[in-house]
Amino acid sequence: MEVITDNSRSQMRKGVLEYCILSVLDRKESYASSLIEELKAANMIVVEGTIYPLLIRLKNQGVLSYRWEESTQGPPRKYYCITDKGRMMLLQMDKEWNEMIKTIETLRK
Amino acid sequence: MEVITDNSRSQMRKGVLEYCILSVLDRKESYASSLIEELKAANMIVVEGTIYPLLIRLKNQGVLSYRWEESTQGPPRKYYCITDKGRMMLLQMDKEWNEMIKTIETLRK
DNA sequence: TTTTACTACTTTGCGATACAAGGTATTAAA
DNA sequence: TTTAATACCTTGTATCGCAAAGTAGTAAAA
Repeated sequence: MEVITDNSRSQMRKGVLEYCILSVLDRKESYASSLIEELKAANMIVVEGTIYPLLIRLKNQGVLSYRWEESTQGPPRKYYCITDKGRMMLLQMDKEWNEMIKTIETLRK
Repeated sequence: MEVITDNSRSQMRKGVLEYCILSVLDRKESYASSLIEELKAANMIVVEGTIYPLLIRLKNQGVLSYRWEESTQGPPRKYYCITDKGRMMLLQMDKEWNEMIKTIETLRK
């Protein structure tokens, strides 16, 4: 996993947003505006200016792919779905996240 | 807690380092080089170029204070300790952290 | 038919963080 | 007096999250 091994720890520090997005997309594909709503429902606020560049970044890394789909109302949507590489990354992130929780528990006893 | 209310959520996303540092200093005062070692022992790698500006920032926010102390071997040390304001911030961070864990659990079910 | 409203995707510029790398200064031992 | 060890500090760079503004497709109202 050269995508994540080197800097996954520092990435995790900077934000769990990637982790959240991959988690949602691991269950079902979605498009940006919908993703924003799903994350908001889970109490993780994210705005357009954050999520669009992030989705593009993840797509360029090969952890996401997308396809256009017509909408019955409004412009076409870019549906993102997780790739095999993305699923592997997600498993790695699970590990990192659980380690982070343990680290905090250790420090905050 | 005007220090954190506005952007604590986004801060938490960016890094749990502040949380870790306050957690350590909540148990006992410490100086930068020692803090780095304590954090490393808990699996949270941090380097000088990160921690010095961060400690100064926290001190300027009034959540930490420091005093100089002579060392038996080497130059004097800047011992940081948490303030009342810092302890309140730490309690708020506990809350944010626990909410973050719940959020992730929700998304990653 | 033109305007308005809504939805959706994109880009730009800013502030803040983490870090690599290099610098300053004190103490003690070789 | 040079070297090693310890400790604090600063500079420059990359990247993230976000506010704000822009582009564009669709449909309903005027």
